[in-house]
Amino acid sequence: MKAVGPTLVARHPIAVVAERTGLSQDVLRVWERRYGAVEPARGAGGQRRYTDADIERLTMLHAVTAAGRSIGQVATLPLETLAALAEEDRVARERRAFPAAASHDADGIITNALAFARALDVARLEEALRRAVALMGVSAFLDGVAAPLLRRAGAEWHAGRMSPSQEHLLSSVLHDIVLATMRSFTTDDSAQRIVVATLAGERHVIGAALAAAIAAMEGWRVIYLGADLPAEEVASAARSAGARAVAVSIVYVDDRRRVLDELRALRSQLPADVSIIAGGAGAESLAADLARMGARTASNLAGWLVELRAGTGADVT
Amino acid sequence: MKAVGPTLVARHPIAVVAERTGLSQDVLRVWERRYGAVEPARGAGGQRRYTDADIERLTMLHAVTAAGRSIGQVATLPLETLAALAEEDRVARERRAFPAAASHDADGIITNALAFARALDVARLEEALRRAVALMGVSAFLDGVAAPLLRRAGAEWHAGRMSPSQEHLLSSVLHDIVLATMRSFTTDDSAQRIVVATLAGERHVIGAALAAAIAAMEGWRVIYLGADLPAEEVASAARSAGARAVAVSIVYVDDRRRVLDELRALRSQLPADVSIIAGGAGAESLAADLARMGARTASNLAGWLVELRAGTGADVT
DNA sequence: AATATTTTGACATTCAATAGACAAGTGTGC
DNA sequence: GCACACTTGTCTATTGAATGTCAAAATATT
Repeated sequence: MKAVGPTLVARHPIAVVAERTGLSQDVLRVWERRYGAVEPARGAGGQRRYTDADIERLTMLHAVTAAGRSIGQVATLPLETLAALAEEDRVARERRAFPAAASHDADGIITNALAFARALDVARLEEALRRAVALMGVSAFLDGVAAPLLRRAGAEWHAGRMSPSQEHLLSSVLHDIVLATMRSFTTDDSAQRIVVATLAGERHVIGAALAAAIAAMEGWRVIYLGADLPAEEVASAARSAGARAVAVSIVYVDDRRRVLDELRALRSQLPADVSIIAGGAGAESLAADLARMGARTASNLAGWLVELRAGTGADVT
Repeated sequence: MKAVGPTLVARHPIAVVAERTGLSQDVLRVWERRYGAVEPARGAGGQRRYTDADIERLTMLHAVTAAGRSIGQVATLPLETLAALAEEDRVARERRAFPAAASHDADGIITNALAFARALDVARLEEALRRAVALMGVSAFLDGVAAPLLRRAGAEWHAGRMSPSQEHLLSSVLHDIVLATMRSFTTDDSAQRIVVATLAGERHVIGAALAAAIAAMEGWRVIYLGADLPAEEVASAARSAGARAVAVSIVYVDDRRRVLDELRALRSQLPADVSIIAGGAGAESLAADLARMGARTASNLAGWLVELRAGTGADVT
C-alpha cells in the first residue's frame, strides 16, 4: 500500500519547490524575505529546506496571486483562508468562461419537452433533450433544463395536468440521457472514486443520476448503483471500489426513523475517511440529524458541486 | 526452489554499474567516499563488487538527484523513502507538463490540448477535447476552443515551437471530433440542405469541418464532402441533394487565378438559386472577386453564422 | 602488455544565499 | 489627469558551499 503519506519531516530543496509550485527560485526567496510567506528551515550550509506544508501553502499563494490578488495582501493568511480564496476565484473564472448559457433558450426546450411528454412521443422527446445537451453543454443543461424540467413536471403532476405515465416517461428518458452523458466522460483510473445511489425505500433515482453526472463532469470516477439499495450493499460497493465518498439522494421521507437508521448503518459500515454526502429535498429536512452523524448535505445542484470540490481536500491528483 | 535467479550475491564490477545506472565511475566512487551512499563489498584485490540492491539504490539516487535534490541530503535515506520521493517527483513533473489537467475554462483546455499534441498523446488529447465538447456545448466549443486552438497551433508551428506532425495530429483529432459532433445532430428530411467541401487544390479540411458543424447545429442538413474536390463534383453533389447552398473553405491561395477559375466553374454549374458561401483566410483575400461573381464570404465563424441565417431567406424552419 | 580499478587531492562548475538595483505595473493623493 | 510612492517580479554581483570531473600514481586483472 501507500507509505505513511506526506512525510512530515520531508525537507525539499528550493529547486524541487520551484519545480512543483511553478514559482521561480527568485520569487520563493523574495516572498520569504519581503512578506514572510513561509519560513523554511535551513540546512547545515544555510540552504532552505521546505516542508510539504510549505509547498502546499506556496501552491495556494501561486493560485491566488495568479488570479489577480497581490502577494502582499495574502502572504500571511492562514492556509484555509487561502484555499477559500482560491476556490472563489476559480468559480468566478468559470462563470466568466461560460456566459453563453443564457443564450440558449432553456425555457423553450422545457416547454417543448413537456409537450412531447404529454403526447408520449418518446422519439422526439429524446431527440430534443439530446440536442439540448449537445448545444448547451452538460452543466448548463443539468442546471438550466434537467432540474427545472423535473420541478415543472412534478408541479404539473401535482396539479393534475399531467398523468403519472407522462411524468414517468419524462423521468425515464431524462434519466437515460443523463446517464449516457455521464458515461461519455471517461476518466483515468487514478481519479478519485465516488459511489452514487439511493438507499432502501427510496425509488426516486433521477436526483442520483443528476448528481452522478455532475461528479463525472468534475473528474470523479463514478460508480453509479441506481435506486433502492440496502446500506450494506452500498457500503460494500464503496469499500471494494476504494471510494473516497458516497452520495445518496433522498427525495421522499415516509418514515423518518427508518431513513435515519439506514444512513447510520451506512456510516457505521464505511471507513471513517469516506465521507457521506446527502442530497435531494428529503435530505434538507434531515439536515440537522445528518450533520450530527457527520454526513454532509447538499441542498441543490450548486451546493452539491461545492461539496464535491470541498470533499476532496487538497490532494486531488 | 530456483537455482540461480538474480544472484543474491551478485557482484558487479564498477564498469557494469556505471553502465546500468548512467552514473560515471567517478560519481560512484565519490558518492561512496563522501556520502556513504552505498558500501559495496570488495574483491580480493580491493575492487568494488556491487550487489543488485546497490544498483537499485543508485538508480533511485540518480532519479531523485536528477529531480533537483542534492545528493548530500538523500544519500543515506532508506530505499523506500527514496522510492517515495522519486514517485512524488515524477507525478509532480507529470503535473507540470499538463498544468490545467482538470480545467474547465477554455484557456486551460487549449493549453492542455497543445501540451497533449506536443507529447503526441492521442488518447488524452481526444479525451480532453471530447470532454470539453460535452462540458461547454457545441457552439461554445467551436467558438471558444476549436477555432482559437487551431490559430494557436498554427502560430506555434510558424514559430517553430511545434512540429508539423504535432500540428497534423491536433488537426486530425479535432477534425474527427468536430465531424462526430456534427453527425450527432440528426435532422429531419424537411431541413434545408447545404453542401460543405473544399475545392480542388485545397487540402486544409478543418475549416470546412467547423463550418459543417455549425451548420448542423443551426438545423441544416449537411452533406459534408471533405477536401480537394473538383468543382464539377461539388456541383453535381449539390444538385442531386437539392442543396440550397454550397460552402467552400479556402485557406491557402497558391495560384489566385486557378482558385478563381474553380469557383467560377462551381458557380456556372449550380442553379442560380443556390448560393455559394466562401470562408477561411484565403477567402478574405479574394473577397472582392468573390463578391463580383455573386458569392458571399464569411471571414470568421461568427460571420459564417450570419451568412447561414441570412442565406436561407425567410423560410427557416 | 594492455586494460581496469583504486586512492588521493586538486580543480572547475554548478547551485544556493544575500543584498541591492531596477523596470513595469498599480494604485493614490492632490 | 498627473506626479508620486508603492508593489512586485526579475536581474546582478558576490560569496560560500556542494558537487562533479580530472590527473597521477599505484595496484589488480585479463
